[in-house]
Amino acid sequence: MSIVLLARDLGLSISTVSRALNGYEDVSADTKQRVLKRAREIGYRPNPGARRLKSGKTSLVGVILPAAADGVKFVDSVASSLLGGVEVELENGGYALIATMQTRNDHEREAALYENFIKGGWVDALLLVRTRVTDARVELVRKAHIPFVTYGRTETPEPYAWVDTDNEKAFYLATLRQIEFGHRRIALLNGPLEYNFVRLREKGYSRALARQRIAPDRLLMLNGDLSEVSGYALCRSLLVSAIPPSAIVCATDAMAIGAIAACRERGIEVGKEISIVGYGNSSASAFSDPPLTTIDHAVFDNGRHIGQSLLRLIRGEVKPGDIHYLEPVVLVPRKSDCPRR
Amino acid sequence: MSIVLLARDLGLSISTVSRALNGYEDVSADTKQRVLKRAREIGYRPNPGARRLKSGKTSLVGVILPAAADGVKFVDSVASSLLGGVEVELENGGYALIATMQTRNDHEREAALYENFIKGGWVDALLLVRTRVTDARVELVRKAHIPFVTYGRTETPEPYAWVDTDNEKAFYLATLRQIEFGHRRIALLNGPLEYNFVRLREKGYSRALARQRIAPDRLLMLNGDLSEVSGYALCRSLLVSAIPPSAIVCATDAMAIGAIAACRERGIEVGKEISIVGYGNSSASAFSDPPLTTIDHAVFDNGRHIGQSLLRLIRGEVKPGDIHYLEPVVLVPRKSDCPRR
DNA sequence: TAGGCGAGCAAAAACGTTTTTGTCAATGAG
DNA sequence: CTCATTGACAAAAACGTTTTTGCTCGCCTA
Repeated sequence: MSIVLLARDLGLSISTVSRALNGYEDVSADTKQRVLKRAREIGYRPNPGARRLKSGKTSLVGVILPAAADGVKFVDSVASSLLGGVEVELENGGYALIATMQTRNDHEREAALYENFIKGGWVDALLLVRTRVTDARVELVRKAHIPFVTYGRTETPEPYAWVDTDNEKAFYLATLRQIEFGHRRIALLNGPLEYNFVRLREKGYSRALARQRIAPDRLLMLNGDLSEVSGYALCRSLLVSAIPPSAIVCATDAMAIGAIAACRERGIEVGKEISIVGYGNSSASAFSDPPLTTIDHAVFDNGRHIGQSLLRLIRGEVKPGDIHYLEPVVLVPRKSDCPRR
Repeated sequence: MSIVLLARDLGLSISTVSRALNGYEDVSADTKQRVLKRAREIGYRPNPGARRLKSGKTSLVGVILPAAADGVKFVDSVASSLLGGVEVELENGGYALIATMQTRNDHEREAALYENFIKGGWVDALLLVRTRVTDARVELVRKAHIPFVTYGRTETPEPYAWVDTDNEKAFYLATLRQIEFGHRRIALLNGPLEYNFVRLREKGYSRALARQRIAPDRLLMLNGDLSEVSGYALCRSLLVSAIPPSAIVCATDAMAIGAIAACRERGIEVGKEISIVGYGNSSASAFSDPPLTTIDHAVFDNGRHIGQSLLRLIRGEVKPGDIHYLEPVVLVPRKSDCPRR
């Protein structure tokens, strides 16, 4: 009964206090001041439950994090930076981020989870991460008429708001670099094909090869789960093949570090005999042996973009179809890549 | 007006429907069945705002994540696994986790943030991570009479619920191992001293030295920020000193990887000429060169423990002082440590 | 047969806001 | 002088639940 106490204290009606607090025009500047001052003194905070019930607004943005590869991590390190950026912006708009984990990956349960999140009235807006090539979630959320932004694109004809890093460009650049080093047999250690960013990376890779008239070799395009273990295993299989590649482009720094370990195991010197490029510019990448040439993309800034977009969408300042932001990438050269022998 | 619709549809009163839905005893088994069935058919979901307003319960557990060392990451990788475990358990109890980031680290802002979280009625319970040696937060939250669990202990006379990994034991074991390898000058690359786990690690380290009657050397106990960069810098400073250590124990795998890089730079072979042990058993630790001997602690399980404890605390099944759980650790030997030359 | 009791349901208040619709006095126009 | 207008505030309804209290009926007991 907090606002009534405040009202009583001030000798005003509840409605006037409420309108003063919310900055309406039909309350005198004088009263407004007085109310604001007293509210601060008394430490008044509007009850979120009541506000929510009345106005239907939750002041919450939801995100459902897919379980990481090991089924254990709440967020992978990318989502980690991303959410940091989102949170920072949301905070300015009076919104908070509510994160839930998708513990299982089957699609029915996923739909139910989103359904519950939306229909249950838990959030005002949604953030979708790890978009798939065809992603049932965006249709689902679109139909619910709730604002949302995806991190990563997806193949749908309908307009929707997305923020993404330029995955294609990144792998185009990385592959081109390898080609310019004289490499012709360049492997791609990629992630699960269902994800859109994986397709885009493949596309960038292929486009670079095509540009230099190098016939793509399906046997050099491998898919794993983005982890060190997977990078290690995949690289190992490449090294024992009939004609091993002289260069590798990896979907994550973790994979690259796994790949480096595989090379070391077979006595192949990375950055001399084989050329490896990673992706992500993780903190570990600078300290591997050799230090990893990788691609930096500003995940945190992406998060900020998403946060801002979410806010503008919620406020109705902009249409979903007008929010498209592609974050540029930059290659950071270190020692793991080298000219062909 | 959802429950009234359901009530009307069933020809029952609102109260009966509500009581049926909530499993009260004074509604016949028959009616209960009928209500439950129809509710499912109709897709009825109680409005969380209304429920919250009336009952004062939010179905939300809050956690305020400290910004990581780089000021950018939403959660460090440890918190990441931890929250996964928490979430999994909470889900069973009908609770969700709401995560907010502490973007700045000054203490006034911190207090305000917690104050707002609690007094604002955003959550039913709180999870405190990264406990400090003396941590104003636990006093703050205790006074607010809201259930909470800390991950990591703190120095306070009052009883409170904590879950922790056995940091002291871990560093006792790691250090002892180095001693048994014949090392006498063993460095400790630790984190910021304000954190309780940092003190405990120091304590474990010191205890092992004391046990073998080795005089501790303050110059060998260094503090950084747990990152690769910091591990690199600290190790570098050790190596150029008058009498460099023959062994190093690191507070994180990341630091250890940085330390390895520093050794490599100076042509010192890790696992032959110098013995290094990490902590955390991160996915990268198995793929460094040499593979890192490290300490595994089940962070995810800790998270599950926390989740369960939170639920029991909320339900009032247990007193805060009765929740103390110390997760054991296990050393996983790899190649980065070695006998003294 | 009267009174008490329990089982099963209903009425109504309450939670703390926001918002719609008044009310009332002072002001200005005609 | 009258009447409409406006500026500043108040009353009251509404949001969708939960919970306390009340009611009715049939049954058992004395």
